[in-house]
Amino acid sequence: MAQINQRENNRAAELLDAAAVLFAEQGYARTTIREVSSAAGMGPGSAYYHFSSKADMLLAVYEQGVRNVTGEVIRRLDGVEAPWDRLAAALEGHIAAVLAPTAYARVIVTVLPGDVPDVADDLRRQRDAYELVWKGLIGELGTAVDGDLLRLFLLGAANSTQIWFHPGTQTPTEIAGAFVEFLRQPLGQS
Amino acid sequence: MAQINQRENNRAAELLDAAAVLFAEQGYARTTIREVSSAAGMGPGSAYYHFSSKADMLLAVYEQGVRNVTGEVIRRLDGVEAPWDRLAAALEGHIAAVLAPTAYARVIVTVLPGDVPDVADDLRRQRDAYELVWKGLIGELGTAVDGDLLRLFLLGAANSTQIWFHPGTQTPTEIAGAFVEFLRQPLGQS
DNA sequence: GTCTATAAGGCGATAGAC
DNA sequence: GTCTATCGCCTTATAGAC
Repeated sequence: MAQINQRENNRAAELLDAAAVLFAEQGYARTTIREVSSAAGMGPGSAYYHFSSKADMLLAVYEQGVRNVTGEVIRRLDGVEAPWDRLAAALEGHIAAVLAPTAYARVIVTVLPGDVPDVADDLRRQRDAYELVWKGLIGELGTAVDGDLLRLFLLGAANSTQIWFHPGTQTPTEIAGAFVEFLRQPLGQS
Repeated sequence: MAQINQRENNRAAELLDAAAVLFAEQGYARTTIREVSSAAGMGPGSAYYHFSSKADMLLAVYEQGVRNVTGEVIRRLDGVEAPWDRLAAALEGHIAAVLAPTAYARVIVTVLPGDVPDVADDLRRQRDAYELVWKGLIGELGTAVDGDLLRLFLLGAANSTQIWFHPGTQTPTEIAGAFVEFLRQPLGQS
């Protein structure tokens, strides 16, 4: 789904790469099909051979973004057993995926379902599928606190890194480690 | 600044109220001057008597939003002395301002400076001024952790409430209380 | 101060040549 | 598969009547 044409030797991939970067940097509304096509080295109308509409293009980017961030997270969970270590590893994967300059996952944070009413339900379904991974991770912790609230708290903070992060200061790993420590150790009682 | 005409008995206020709601719900790009004017009971062109441009209207909403959220926070700090109690009170004010259905402060979260390049610097300056309050509150805690990271962590999570909050489940006060407890008490070591 | 009408430009999407 | 040209629509913003 999303793509209308999947034959080989076409340049749908270049279009998607360009769209991912532009959607992430400018948002959906301010990005034009003309920009995406031009960034992929094509004429203004050619994108419509590969995608039936602008929303369809976003859908394809979103699907790839969810695949990427899920992959990053799962990959880092391999062999890690202690629940808090697993949480830290997953958060590292999430933040890395969400900050990588060329990554599709950035779009999941930048473009919210409400921004594109036409396909809002589809986008929401993709986000929900990914959040299941996090429901599991939080559940493993066995804390007494509200797990849903803790998950939303942590992912909200993690996604906000995209707004203020500047390469060269901290690394995604350092940020993820600090965030988990904020939760794990008591910061004070006064 | 921002408004071009401040004489009394005009209806700039109605326009701003309508703009705040629409910008918060639809974002800047998808909201049209026609919608705002119509929501304020005016014809399509009449908004330009009060504001010189769409960006100028956003600027005025932003200014009011920063005033509102700052006011909510300061008001709740009155008489509270213990640093962690002050943090909890401030967070309650922030989240309440950011979730109130008709509040200007919602726009500060919904519309990011990068969304409107024309006035991005101005918007950023207003956000930075507000963050100074939080730098102070975090500093009062006297924790050993990175204060900037803790502030961004907490405000990132607080702002994300606007994405998932549904009235009727939790109250802003409950959410703020839970968030502060996540930081204050250790959640586990396993 | 608000109205209606319209100018000027950009957008998504399509058509048909190659 | 990609090109160029263009349709039709919607936008911000302006002009001039009232």
